[in-house]
Amino acid sequence: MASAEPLRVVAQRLGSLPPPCAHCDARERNFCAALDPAELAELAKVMTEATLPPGGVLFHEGAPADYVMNVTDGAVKLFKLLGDGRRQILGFRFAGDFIGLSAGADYSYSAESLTEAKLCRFPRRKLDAVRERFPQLDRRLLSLSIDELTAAQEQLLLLGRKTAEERLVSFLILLSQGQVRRGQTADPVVLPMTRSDIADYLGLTIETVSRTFSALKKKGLIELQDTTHIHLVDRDRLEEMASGLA
Amino acid sequence: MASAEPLRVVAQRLGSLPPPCAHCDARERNFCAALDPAELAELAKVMTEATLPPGGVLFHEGAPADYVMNVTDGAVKLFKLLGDGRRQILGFRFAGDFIGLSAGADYSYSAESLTEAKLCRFPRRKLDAVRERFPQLDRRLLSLSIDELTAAQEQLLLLGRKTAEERLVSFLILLSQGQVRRGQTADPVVLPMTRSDIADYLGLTIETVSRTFSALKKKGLIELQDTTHIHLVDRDRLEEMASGLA
DNA sequence: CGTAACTTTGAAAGAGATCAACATTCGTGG
DNA sequence: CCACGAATGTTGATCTCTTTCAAAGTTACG
Repeated sequence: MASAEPLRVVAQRLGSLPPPCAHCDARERNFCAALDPAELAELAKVMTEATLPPGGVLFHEGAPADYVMNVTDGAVKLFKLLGDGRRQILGFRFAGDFIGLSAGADYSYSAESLTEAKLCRFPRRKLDAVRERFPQLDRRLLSLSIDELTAAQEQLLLLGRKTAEERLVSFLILLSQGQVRRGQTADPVVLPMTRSDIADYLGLTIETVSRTFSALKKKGLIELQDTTHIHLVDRDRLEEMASGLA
Repeated sequence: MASAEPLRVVAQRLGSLPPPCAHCDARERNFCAALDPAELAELAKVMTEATLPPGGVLFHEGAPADYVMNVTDGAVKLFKLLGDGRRQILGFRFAGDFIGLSAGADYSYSAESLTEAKLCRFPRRKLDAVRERFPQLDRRLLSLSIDELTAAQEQLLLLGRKTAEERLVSFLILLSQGQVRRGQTADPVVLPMTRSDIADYLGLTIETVSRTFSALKKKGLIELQDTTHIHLVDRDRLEEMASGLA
């Protein structure tokens, strides 16, 4: 099964990587970061780029998982549906994030773009071939997968045990941290998603999300510059609330 | 970083594996299944076995993640706590399941045994050394990690969007499937956990769990042989309910 | 067999959902 | 550039599912 090809072991796993994967800049959650230039060149050969309009479909739950992809620009939502249409958003993905690893042959959730989004797509079959030859890619994917699992578990805590207010505060802080990770400013939190998306991520209704924003504003904890830009006035207090300190 | 030692590539990745990892029989979710006997021997050298009484602590959230482990007998719960003590159970683990991979240096959740439980523990440092030399182990761990992530995402849907009745039904079916995976019978579903554990897994209170069991019984969908053995009377209807068909 | 822990059931209360109306934003085309 | 209509967001009133509070059964075990 595993090939016995000589491994090209390269220490430089970070550092800026030029042309090959130009649109895949070396973010933390970008799996390209595990590869040296020679390996990237291999991947670049099988990579295709795509731009989706807002609301565009990346793939549907149950479809053959033929591609994995990196978001290189914009924002994407991942979600699952129940039989009667109830929706749960599993998470949002931004520039630098990786999408599409699947346990079986099919995607286990759907993905749609929130804004206009740019993607690098890799045929799964081709990626598997590269993985055979560069085992450190599996290590990198494992690391990404564990990070994603850890985030999902944090969200289980949120959905199972937090109040509406705690959920919204946790969400704002999570987004703020994501902005910092991507090299943006922590503070005016930008919401590229609708209230409906926020509600379906937090297990609430749009009305409760809206009311909770208003309540936080009245308490002086946040300020809504406009619908999509939130200023966190008292971050310490908000962090405290998010961690469930009565 | 990665050693350039010659890899011993062995096709036989399944099949029964004798002594080395005797208590780790080759279940689907057992990472040992990725290894050939020679590799298993290496792991066996650094492995220690442990038996925990009911309610025993495997590790606490925030503690150094010095060990990964396989459950070889019994049942274990994984959970996170909020500042004021609210608890969310992330999942239950049974014989054959793997526990303890962590994104950072510390565990991101706590683990306690439900019943008396037997474990094989591997020092993480030693395991990392074995991973360096046998990259297919990373592939195996990646596969396990993706399975776990997929299960967590299904649970997000449950916690965010399902009713109490749908949650409990989904839980029973999940347990039933787990029993089948471990080679046990599908039908009398065995509940090694308390109502309190079930409630904290499903994002409910013990009273709601109890009332919902009673309601399902009254509807003739289940029968409680005793508190811990549930007979699924109308499995098709239950599956339908779990998938959220109005 | 008695006591503590767990489970079930009942009654009251509450957080968030639903139903409804109004406000605001945004895209489109006159 | 502004007007209009649709989509999105906010606020209010009411309802309901689940929680909370309370107490009675049941089980496990020393």
